[in-house]
Amino acid sequence: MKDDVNLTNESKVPAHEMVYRKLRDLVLFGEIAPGQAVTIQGLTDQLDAGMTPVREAIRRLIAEGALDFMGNRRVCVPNLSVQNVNELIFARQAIEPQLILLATQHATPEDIDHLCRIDIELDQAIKIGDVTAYLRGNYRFHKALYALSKAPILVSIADGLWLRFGPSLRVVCGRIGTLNLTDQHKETLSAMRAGDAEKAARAIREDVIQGMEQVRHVMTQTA
Amino acid sequence: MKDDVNLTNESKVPAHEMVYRKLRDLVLFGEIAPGQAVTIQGLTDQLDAGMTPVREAIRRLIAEGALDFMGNRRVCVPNLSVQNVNELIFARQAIEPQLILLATQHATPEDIDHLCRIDIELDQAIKIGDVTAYLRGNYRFHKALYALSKAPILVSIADGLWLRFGPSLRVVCGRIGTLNLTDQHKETLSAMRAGDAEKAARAIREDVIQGMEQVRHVMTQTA
DNA sequence: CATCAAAAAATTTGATCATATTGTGGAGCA
DNA sequence: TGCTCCACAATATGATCAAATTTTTTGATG
Repeated sequence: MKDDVNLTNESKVPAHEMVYRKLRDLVLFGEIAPGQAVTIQGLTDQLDAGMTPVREAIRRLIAEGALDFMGNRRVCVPNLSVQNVNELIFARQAIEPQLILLATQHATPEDIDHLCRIDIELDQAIKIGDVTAYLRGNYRFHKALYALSKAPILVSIADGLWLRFGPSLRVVCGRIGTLNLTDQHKETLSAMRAGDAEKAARAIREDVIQGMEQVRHVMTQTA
Repeated sequence: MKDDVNLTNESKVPAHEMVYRKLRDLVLFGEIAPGQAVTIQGLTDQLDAGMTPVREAIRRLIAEGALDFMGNRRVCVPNLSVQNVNELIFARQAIEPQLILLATQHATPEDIDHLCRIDIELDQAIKIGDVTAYLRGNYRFHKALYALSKAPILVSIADGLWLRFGPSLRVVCGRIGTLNLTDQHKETLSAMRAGDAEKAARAIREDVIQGMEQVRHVMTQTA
Protein backbone atom coordinates (compact mmCIF):
# COMPACT_ATOMS: atom_id res chain seq x y z
CA MET A 1 0.00 0.00 0.00
CA LYS A 2 3.02 2.24 0.11
CA ASP A 3 4.23 3.04 -3.36
CA ASP A 4 6.76 5.68 -2.46
CA VAL A 5 7.68 6.28 -6.07
CA ASN A 6 6.89 9.93 -5.50
CA LEU A 7 8.92 12.38 -7.49
CA THR A 8 8.68 15.40 -5.22
CA ASN A 9 5.67 14.59 -3.08
CA GLU A 10 3.69 16.23 -5.83
CA SER A 11 0.90 13.73 -5.78
CA LYS A 12 0.65 12.87 -2.10
CA VAL A 13 0.29 16.33 -0.61
CA PRO A 14 -2.98 18.06 -1.52
CA ALA A 15 -2.85 21.35 -3.35
CA HIS A 16 -4.33 23.38 -0.51
CA GLU A 17 -1.56 22.10 1.76
CA MET A 18 1.10 23.05 -0.79
CA VAL A 19 -0.35 26.50 -1.24
CA TYR A 20 -0.58 26.89 2.52
CA ARG A 21 3.10 26.08 2.99
CA LYS A 22 4.24 28.39 0.25
CA LEU A 23 2.12 31.28 1.41
CA ARG A 24 3.08 30.65 5.01
CA ASP A 25 6.77 30.84 4.15
CA LEU A 26 6.18 33.97 2.14
CA VAL A 27 4.66 35.61 5.20
CA LEU A 28 6.93 34.06 7.81
CA PHE A 29 10.14 35.19 6.18
CA GLY A 30 8.97 38.66 5.35
CA GLU A 31 8.69 38.21 1.60
CA ILE A 32 5.27 39.75 1.90
CA ALA A 33 5.84 42.81 4.03
CA PRO A 34 3.63 43.80 6.97
CA GLY A 35 0.79 45.98 5.76
CA GLN A 36 0.91 44.56 2.27
CA ALA A 37 -2.39 43.27 0.87
CA VAL A 38 -2.95 39.69 -0.17
CA THR A 39 -5.50 38.91 -2.85
CA ILE A 40 -6.89 35.55 -3.84
CA GLN A 41 -6.60 36.20 -7.53
CA GLY A 42 -3.09 37.50 -7.16
CA LEU A 43 -2.11 34.30 -5.38
CA THR A 44 -3.76 32.02 -7.93
CA ASP A 45 -1.58 33.64 -10.59
CA GLN A 46 1.60 33.87 -8.51
CA LEU A 47 1.47 30.33 -7.17
CA ASP A 48 -0.24 28.88 -10.22
CA ALA A 49 -3.00 27.24 -8.21
CA GLY A 50 -6.77 27.02 -8.31
CA MET A 51 -9.00 29.36 -6.44
CA THR A 52 -10.29 26.94 -3.81
CA PRO A 53 -6.90 25.82 -2.46
CA VAL A 54 -5.80 29.44 -2.23
CA ARG A 55 -8.95 30.38 -0.36
CA GLU A 56 -8.46 27.60 2.13
CA ALA A 57 -4.82 28.46 2.68
CA ILE A 58 -5.71 32.09 3.34
CA ARG A 59 -8.48 31.12 5.76
CA ARG A 60 -6.08 28.92 7.63
CA LEU A 61 -3.44 31.61 7.92
CA ILE A 62 -6.06 34.08 9.11
CA ALA A 63 -7.06 31.62 11.81
CA GLU A 64 -3.42 31.32 12.83
CA GLY A 65 -3.01 35.08 13.02
CA ALA A 66 -0.53 35.26 10.16
CA LEU A 67 -2.96 37.24 8.05
CA ASP A 68 -5.50 39.81 9.01
CA PHE A 69 -9.05 39.89 7.71
CA MET A 70 -10.02 43.52 7.39
CA GLY A 71 -13.71 44.29 7.55
CA ASN A 72 -14.39 44.67 3.85
CA ARG A 73 -13.14 41.23 2.89
CA ARG A 74 -9.67 42.52 2.34
CA VAL A 75 -6.76 40.48 3.64
CA CYS A 76 -3.28 41.68 4.53
CA VAL A 77 -0.21 40.93 6.60
CA PRO A 78 -0.74 42.63 9.97
CA ASN A 79 1.34 45.54 11.12
CA LEU A 80 2.41 45.01 14.73
CA SER A 81 1.64 47.72 17.23
CA VAL A 82 3.91 48.20 20.21
CA GLN A 83 1.11 46.74 22.31
CA ASN A 84 1.07 43.65 20.09
CA VAL A 85 4.80 43.24 20.55
CA ASN A 86 4.38 43.39 24.30
CA GLU A 87 1.81 40.62 24.14
CA LEU A 88 4.10 38.53 21.99
CA ILE A 89 6.96 39.03 24.41
CA PHE A 90 4.81 37.90 27.29
CA ALA A 91 3.48 34.87 25.46
CA ARG A 92 6.83 33.70 24.15
CA GLN A 93 8.63 34.02 27.46
CA ALA A 94 5.77 32.18 29.13
CA ILE A 95 5.56 29.27 26.67
CA GLU A 96 8.98 28.64 25.20
CA PRO A 97 10.96 27.97 28.37
CA GLN A 98 8.47 25.24 29.22
CA LEU A 99 8.97 23.74 25.76
CA ILE A 100 12.71 23.68 26.25
CA LEU A 101 12.28 22.19 29.71
CA LEU A 102 10.37 19.30 28.19
CA ALA A 103 12.72 19.11 25.22
CA THR A 104 15.73 18.69 27.49
CA GLN A 105 14.04 15.78 29.18
CA HIS A 106 13.48 14.00 25.86
CA ALA A 107 16.58 14.99 23.93
CA THR A 108 19.11 12.36 22.92
CA PRO A 109 22.74 13.28 22.22
CA GLU A 110 22.00 12.84 18.51
CA ASP A 111 19.15 15.33 18.76
CA ILE A 112 21.49 17.87 20.30
CA ASP A 113 24.11 17.24 17.62
CA HIS A 114 21.47 17.95 15.03
CA LEU A 115 20.62 21.23 16.74
CA CYS A 116 24.30 22.15 16.82
CA ARG A 117 24.57 21.65 13.10
CA ILE A 118 21.64 23.96 12.48
CA ASP A 119 23.21 26.53 14.77
CA ILE A 120 26.49 26.37 12.87
CA GLU A 121 24.69 27.03 9.60
CA LEU A 122 23.06 29.93 11.37
CA ASP A 123 26.42 31.41 12.36
CA GLN A 124 27.53 31.09 8.75
CA ALA A 125 24.46 32.97 7.54
CA ILE A 126 25.10 35.73 10.06
CA LYS A 127 28.75 36.02 9.09
CA ILE A 128 28.07 36.42 5.39
CA GLY A 129 25.05 38.63 6.05
CA ASP A 130 22.51 36.41 4.31
CA VAL A 131 19.30 37.65 5.89
CA THR A 132 17.00 35.06 4.33
CA ALA A 133 19.25 32.19 5.37
CA TYR A 134 19.44 33.64 8.85
CA LEU A 135 15.66 33.95 9.19
CA ARG A 136 15.07 30.45 7.88
CA GLY A 137 17.85 28.97 10.00
CA ASN A 138 16.74 30.68 13.17
CA TYR A 139 13.23 29.38 12.61
CA ARG A 140 14.51 25.90 11.87
CA PHE A 141 16.55 25.93 15.08
CA HIS A 142 13.65 26.85 17.29
CA LYS A 143 11.27 24.52 15.48
CA ALA A 144 13.63 21.59 15.91
CA LEU A 145 13.91 22.45 19.57
CA TYR A 146 10.14 22.55 19.99
CA ALA A 147 9.70 19.24 18.23
CA LEU A 148 11.71 17.53 20.94
CA SER A 149 9.26 18.62 23.62
CA LYS A 150 6.60 16.16 22.46
CA ALA A 151 4.00 18.74 23.51
CA PRO A 152 1.91 19.30 20.38
CA ILE A 153 -0.46 21.89 21.78
CA LEU A 154 2.25 24.10 23.22
CA VAL A 155 4.19 23.73 19.98
CA SER A 156 1.22 24.87 17.95
CA ILE A 157 0.88 27.92 20.17
CA ALA A 158 4.56 28.73 19.73
CA ASP A 159 4.18 28.25 15.97
CA GLY A 160 1.32 30.70 15.97
CA LEU A 161 3.48 33.26 17.72
CA TRP A 162 6.24 32.89 15.13
CA LEU A 163 3.73 33.52 12.40
CA ARG A 164 2.86 36.80 14.06
CA PHE A 165 6.27 38.28 14.72
CA GLY A 166 8.13 36.54 11.87
CA PRO A 167 7.23 39.13 9.23
CA SER A 168 8.76 41.85 11.39
CA LEU A 169 12.08 40.08 11.80
CA ARG A 170 13.14 40.95 8.29
CA VAL A 171 12.39 44.56 9.02
CA VAL A 172 14.48 44.32 12.18
CA CYS A 173 17.38 42.75 10.31
CA GLY A 174 17.21 45.43 7.67
CA ARG A 175 17.42 48.03 10.40
CA ILE A 176 20.17 46.73 12.62
CA GLY A 177 21.96 44.27 10.32
CA THR A 178 22.66 40.61 10.93
CA LEU A 179 26.02 41.23 12.57
CA ASN A 180 24.43 42.92 15.56
CA LEU A 181 22.18 39.97 16.26
CA THR A 182 22.80 38.07 19.45
CA ASP A 183 21.41 34.77 20.60
CA GLN A 184 21.71 32.31 23.45
CA HIS A 185 21.75 29.18 21.34
CA LYS A 186 25.16 27.99 22.50
CA GLU A 187 24.23 28.44 26.15
CA THR A 188 20.95 26.61 25.61
CA LEU A 189 22.60 23.69 23.88
CA SER A 190 25.35 23.26 26.44
CA ALA A 191 22.80 23.28 29.25
CA MET A 192 20.75 20.71 27.38
CA ARG A 193 23.80 18.56 26.82
CA ALA A 194 24.48 18.71 30.54
CA GLY A 195 20.89 17.71 31.18
CA ASP A 196 20.24 20.90 33.12
CA ALA A 197 16.68 21.56 31.98
CA GLU A 198 16.14 24.57 34.21
CA LYS A 199 19.26 26.26 32.94
CA ALA A 200 18.36 25.54 29.33
CA ALA A 201 14.92 27.03 29.92
CA ARG A 202 16.45 30.17 31.42
CA ALA A 203 18.82 30.48 28.47
CA ILE A 204 16.01 30.24 25.93
CA ARG A 205 14.00 32.75 27.91
CA GLU A 206 16.96 35.11 27.66
CA ASP A 207 17.21 34.41 23.94
CA VAL A 208 13.53 35.13 23.42
CA ILE A 209 13.56 38.34 25.42
CA GLN A 210 16.70 39.65 23.73
CA GLY A 211 15.27 38.97 20.29
CA MET A 212 11.88 40.42 21.03
CA GLU A 213 13.33 43.52 22.65
CA GLN A 214 15.06 44.26 19.38
CA VAL A 215 11.73 43.92 17.63
CA ARG A 216 10.13 46.23 20.15
CA HIS A 217 12.93 48.73 19.72
CA VAL A 218 12.53 48.86 15.96
CA MET A 219 8.74 48.95 16.16
CA THR A 220 8.74 51.88 18.56
CA GLN A 221 10.97 53.79 16.19
CA THR A 222 8.89 53.19 13.08
CA ALA A 223 5.58 53.76 14.81
CA MET B 1 -30.78 31.77 -13.15
CA LYS B 2 -32.13 30.05 -10.12
CA ASP B 3 -35.14 30.72 -7.94
CA ASP B 4 -33.55 31.84 -4.72
CA VAL B 5 -34.83 30.28 -1.54
CA ASN B 6 -34.04 33.52 0.21
CA LEU B 7 -34.99 32.82 3.81
CA THR B 8 -32.39 34.30 6.16
CA ASN B 9 -30.09 35.89 3.63
CA GLU B 10 -30.66 39.26 5.21
CA SER B 11 -27.22 39.11 6.76
CA LYS B 12 -24.11 40.90 5.68
CA VAL B 13 -22.02 38.23 7.37
CA PRO B 14 -20.77 35.79 4.77
CA ALA B 15 -21.94 32.20 4.77
CA HIS B 16 -18.56 30.77 5.65
CA GLU B 17 -18.52 32.93 8.75
CA MET B 18 -21.98 31.75 9.74
CA VAL B 19 -21.07 28.13 9.22
CA TYR B 20 -17.87 28.67 11.18
CA ARG B 21 -19.73 30.06 14.17
CA LYS B 22 -22.33 27.32 14.19
CA LEU B 23 -19.79 24.55 13.86
CA ARG B 24 -17.57 26.19 16.42
CA ASP B 25 -20.37 26.27 18.95
CA LEU B 26 -21.26 22.70 18.19
CA VAL B 27 -17.73 21.67 19.04
CA LEU B 28 -17.15 24.10 21.88
CA PHE B 29 -20.18 23.03 23.86
CA GLY B 30 -19.72 19.34 23.33
CA GLU B 31 -22.64 18.83 20.97
CA ILE B 32 -20.23 16.97 18.77
CA ALA B 33 -18.48 14.63 21.16
CA PRO B 34 -14.71 14.10 21.24
CA GLY B 35 -13.74 11.33 18.87
CA GLN B 36 -16.77 11.86 16.69
CA ALA B 37 -16.13 12.28 12.97
CA VAL B 38 -17.08 15.39 11.02
CA THR B 39 -17.81 15.15 7.31
CA ILE B 40 -18.26 17.91 4.81
CA GLN B 41 -21.36 16.43 3.29
CA GLY B 42 -22.89 15.78 6.68
CA LEU B 43 -22.40 19.43 7.55
CA THR B 44 -23.80 20.74 4.29
CA ASP B 45 -27.01 18.85 5.05
CA GLN B 46 -27.12 19.58 8.79
CA LEU B 47 -26.39 23.29 8.48
CA ASP B 48 -28.06 23.70 5.11
CA ALA B 49 -25.05 25.37 3.56
CA GLY B 50 -23.00 25.06 0.42
CA MET B 51 -19.91 22.96 0.22
CA THR B 52 -17.33 25.73 -0.07
CA PRO B 53 -18.33 27.61 3.10
CA VAL B 54 -18.32 24.34 5.03
CA ARG B 55 -14.89 23.44 3.76
CA GLU B 56 -13.52 26.80 4.83
CA ALA B 57 -15.07 26.62 8.26
CA ILE B 58 -13.59 23.18 8.81
CA ARG B 59 -10.14 24.32 7.68
CA ARG B 60 -10.32 27.20 10.05
CA LEU B 61 -11.31 25.06 13.00
CA ILE B 62 -8.54 22.62 12.17
CA ALA B 63 -6.06 25.49 12.23
CA GLU B 64 -7.40 26.53 15.62
CA GLY B 65 -7.04 23.04 17.02
CA ALA B 66 -10.77 22.51 17.49
CA LEU B 67 -10.80 19.77 14.89
CA ASP B 68 -8.21 17.20 14.01
CA PHE B 69 -7.19 16.33 10.48
CA MET B 70 -6.37 12.64 10.45
CA GLY B 71 -3.99 11.59 7.68
CA ASN B 72 -6.55 10.15 5.28
CA ARG B 73 -8.69 13.23 4.74
CA ARG B 74 -10.79 12.34 7.77
CA VAL B 75 -11.69 15.03 10.25
CA CYS B 76 -12.86 14.59 13.83
CA VAL B 77 -13.12 16.26 17.23
CA PRO B 78 -9.89 15.38 19.06
CA ASN B 79 -9.81 13.15 22.09
CA LEU B 80 -7.62 14.69 24.74
CA SER B 81 -4.80 12.61 26.15
CA VAL B 82 -3.66 13.16 29.73
CA GLN B 83 -0.53 14.72 28.26
CA ASN B 84 -2.69 17.13 26.26
CA VAL B 85 -4.55 18.13 29.40
CA ASN B 86 -1.26 18.84 31.14
CA GLU B 87 -0.27 21.13 28.31
CA LEU B 88 -3.60 22.90 28.47
CA ILE B 89 -3.27 23.40 32.21
CA PHE B 90 0.16 24.90 31.77
CA ALA B 91 -0.92 27.20 28.96
CA ARG B 92 -4.07 28.43 30.66
CA GLN B 93 -2.42 29.16 34.00
CA ALA B 94 0.35 30.97 32.13
CA ILE B 95 -1.87 33.14 29.93
CA GLU B 96 -5.13 33.82 31.72
CA PRO B 97 -3.82 35.48 34.88
CA GLN B 98 -2.05 38.00 32.66
CA LEU B 99 -5.29 38.67 30.82
CA ILE B 100 -7.10 39.32 34.08
CA LEU B 101 -4.26 41.54 35.24
CA LEU B 102 -4.74 43.70 32.17
CA ALA B 103 -8.51 43.47 32.39
CA THR B 104 -8.48 44.79 35.95
CA GLN B 105 -6.52 47.82 34.82
CA HIS B 106 -9.08 48.64 32.12
CA ALA B 107 -12.34 47.61 33.79
CA THR B 108 -14.95 50.21 34.63
CA PRO B 109 -17.51 49.61 37.39
CA GLU B 110 -20.12 49.02 34.68
CA ASP B 111 -17.93 46.32 33.14
CA ILE B 112 -17.73 44.57 36.46
CA ASP B 113 -21.47 44.85 36.96
CA HIS B 114 -21.93 43.18 33.61
CA LEU B 115 -19.65 40.34 34.65
CA CYS B 116 -21.62 39.96 37.87
CA ARG B 117 -24.84 39.55 35.95
CA ILE B 118 -23.33 36.81 33.83
CA ASP B 119 -22.06 35.09 36.96
CA ILE B 120 -25.52 35.19 38.51
CA GLU B 121 -27.02 33.51 35.46
CA LEU B 122 -24.27 30.96 35.81
CA ASP B 123 -25.25 30.20 39.40
CA GLN B 124 -28.84 29.75 38.24
CA ALA B 125 -27.78 27.25 35.60
CA ILE B 126 -25.77 25.30 38.16
CA LYS B 127 -28.65 25.24 40.62
CA ILE B 128 -31.15 23.86 38.15
CA GLY B 129 -28.57 21.53 36.61
CA ASP B 130 -28.77 22.92 33.08
CA VAL B 131 -25.47 21.72 31.67
CA THR B 132 -25.70 23.54 28.35
CA ALA B 133 -26.57 26.84 30.01
CA TYR B 134 -23.70 26.32 32.42
CA LEU B 135 -21.18 25.65 29.66
CA ARG B 136 -22.33 28.62 27.63
CA GLY B 137 -22.46 30.90 30.63
CA ASN B 138 -19.05 29.90 31.88
CA TYR B 139 -17.61 30.55 28.45
CA ARG B 140 -19.39 33.88 28.24
CA PHE B 141 -18.00 34.92 31.63
CA HIS B 142 -14.43 34.18 30.72
CA LYS B 143 -14.79 35.69 27.26
CA ALA B 144 -16.20 38.91 28.66
CA LEU B 145 -13.32 39.01 31.08
CA TYR B 146 -10.76 38.54 28.31
CA ALA B 147 -12.35 41.25 26.20
CA LEU B 148 -11.55 43.80 28.88
CA SER B 149 -7.83 43.10 28.63
CA LYS B 150 -7.53 44.84 25.25
CA ALA B 151 -4.86 42.30 24.37
CA PRO B 152 -6.06 40.72 21.12
CA ILE B 153 -3.23 38.28 20.62
CA LEU B 154 -3.38 36.85 24.12
CA VAL B 155 -7.15 36.64 23.83
CA SER B 156 -6.89 34.68 20.60
CA ILE B 157 -4.53 32.26 22.30
CA ALA B 158 -6.93 31.83 25.19
CA ASP B 159 -9.78 31.32 22.73
CA GLY B 160 -7.80 28.60 21.04
CA LEU B 161 -7.33 26.84 24.35
CA TRP B 162 -11.07 26.91 25.05
CA LEU B 163 -11.68 25.31 21.69
CA ARG B 164 -9.44 22.45 22.73
CA PHE B 165 -10.73 21.64 26.19
CA GLY B 166 -14.32 22.85 25.70
CA PRO B 167 -15.56 19.60 24.18
CA SER B 168 -14.38 17.71 27.25
CA LEU B 169 -16.22 19.94 29.71
CA ARG B 170 -19.54 18.38 28.86
CA VAL B 171 -18.05 14.99 29.53
CA VAL B 172 -16.78 16.27 32.86
CA CYS B 173 -20.17 17.69 33.79
CA GLY B 174 -21.82 14.43 32.88
CA ARG B 175 -19.43 12.63 35.18
CA ILE B 176 -19.42 14.77 38.26
CA GLY B 177 -22.63 16.80 37.87
CA THR B 178 -23.02 20.55 37.85
CA LEU B 179 -23.58 20.76 41.59
CA ASN B 180 -20.03 19.68 42.36
CA LEU B 181 -18.55 22.42 40.21
CA THR B 182 -16.59 25.10 41.98
CA ASP B 183 -15.27 28.37 40.71
CA GLN B 184 -13.49 31.48 41.89
CA HIS B 185 -15.58 33.97 40.01
CA LYS B 186 -16.81 35.83 43.09
CA GLU B 187 -13.27 36.16 44.43
CA THR B 188 -12.02 37.38 41.05
CA LEU B 189 -14.75 39.97 40.73
CA SER B 190 -14.36 41.36 44.22
CA ALA B 191 -10.61 41.70 43.71
CA MET B 192 -11.25 43.47 40.42
CA ARG B 193 -13.75 45.78 42.03
CA ALA B 194 -11.15 46.63 44.64
CA GLY B 195 -8.66 47.31 41.85
CA ASP B 196 -6.31 44.65 43.16
CA ALA B 197 -5.07 43.27 39.85
CA GLU B 198 -2.58 40.85 41.36
CA LYS B 199 -5.20 39.31 43.59
CA ALA B 200 -7.66 38.99 40.72
CA ALA B 201 -5.00 37.28 38.65
CA ARG B 202 -4.28 34.83 41.48
CA ALA B 203 -7.99 34.10 41.84
CA ILE B 204 -8.43 33.36 38.15
CA ARG B 205 -5.35 31.16 38.24
CA GLU B 206 -6.96 29.22 41.04
CA ASP B 207 -10.19 28.99 39.04
CA VAL B 208 -8.36 27.71 35.98
CA ILE B 209 -6.38 25.13 37.88
CA GLN B 210 -9.39 23.87 39.79
CA GLY B 211 -11.41 23.49 36.63
CA MET B 212 -8.66 21.85 34.65
CA GLU B 213 -7.81 19.45 37.45
CA GLN B 214 -11.35 18.16 37.23
CA VAL B 215 -10.85 17.63 33.52
CA ARG B 216 -7.60 15.82 34.18
CA HIS B 217 -9.26 13.69 36.81
CA VAL B 218 -12.02 12.57 34.47
CA MET B 219 -9.63 12.06 31.56
CA THR B 220 -7.33 9.81 33.59
CA GLN B 221 -10.31 7.70 34.54
CA THR B 222 -11.65 7.24 31.03
CA ALA B 223 -8.24 6.72 29.43
C1' DC C 1 -11.94 78.46 -18.00
C1' DA C 2 -9.88 75.83 -14.29
C1' DT C 3 -10.64 73.20 -10.12
C1' DC C 4 -12.79 70.32 -7.18
C1' DA C 5 -16.42 67.23 -5.71
C1' DA C 6 -20.07 64.24 -6.30
C1' DA C 7 -22.22 60.72 -9.09
C1' DA C 8 -21.98 57.02 -12.25
C1' DA C 9 -19.72 53.59 -14.91
C1' DA C 10 -16.18 50.19 -15.19
C1' DT C 11 -13.06 47.08 -13.33
C1' DT C 12 -11.25 44.38 -9.93
C1' DT C 13 -11.87 41.07 -6.36
C1' DG C 14 -14.44 38.03 -3.24
C1' DA C 15 -18.20 34.54 -2.36
C1' DT C 16 -20.68 30.77 -3.73
C1' DC C 17 -22.10 26.93 -6.44
C1' DA C 18 -22.39 23.04 -9.78
C1' DT C 19 -19.63 19.85 -11.49
C1' DA C 20 -15.61 17.11 -12.77
C1' DT C 21 -11.73 14.59 -10.84
C1' DT C 22 -9.18 11.96 -7.57
C1' DG C 23 -8.30 9.13 -3.83
C1' DT C 24 -9.89 5.98 0.15
C1' DG C 25 -12.11 2.37 2.41
C1' DG C 26 -14.77 -1.48 1.95
C1' DA C 27 -17.36 -5.16 -0.59
C1' DG C 28 -16.97 -9.07 -3.27
C1' DC C 29 -14.33 -12.73 -5.13
C1' DA C 30 -10.51 -15.91 -5.81
C1' DT D 1 -5.96 -14.01 3.46
C1' DG D 2 -5.09 -11.08 -0.15
C1' DC D 3 -6.58 -9.22 -4.37
C1' DT D 4 -9.45 -6.27 -7.62
C1' DC D 5 -13.04 -3.28 -8.33
C1' DC D 6 -16.69 -0.17 -6.94
C1' DA D 7 -19.07 3.43 -4.43
C1' DC D 8 -18.69 7.37 -1.94
C1' DA D 9 -16.57 11.31 0.05
C1' DA D 10 -13.03 14.77 -0.49
C1' DT D 11 -10.44 17.72 -3.58
C1' DA D 12 -10.15 20.94 -7.21
C1' DT D 13 -11.85 23.79 -11.29
C1' DG D 14 -14.14 27.35 -13.59
C1' DA D 15 -18.37 29.82 -14.07
C1' DT D 16 -21.44 33.10 -12.13
C1' DC D 17 -23.04 36.54 -9.04
C1' DA D 18 -22.28 40.31 -5.78
C1' DA D 19 -19.68 43.73 -3.53
C1' DA D 20 -16.21 47.15 -3.39
C1' DT D 21 -12.77 49.94 -5.28
C1' DT D 22 -11.11 52.73 -8.90
C1' DT D 23 -11.76 55.57 -12.81
C1' DT D 24 -14.41 58.47 -15.57
C1' DT D 25 -17.88 61.66 -16.23
C1' DT D 26 -20.37 65.51 -15.05
C1' DG D 27 -21.77 69.71 -12.86
C1' DA D 28 -21.21 73.51 -9.74
C1' DT D 29 -18.38 77.26 -8.14
C1' DG D 30 -14.70 80.63 -7.99
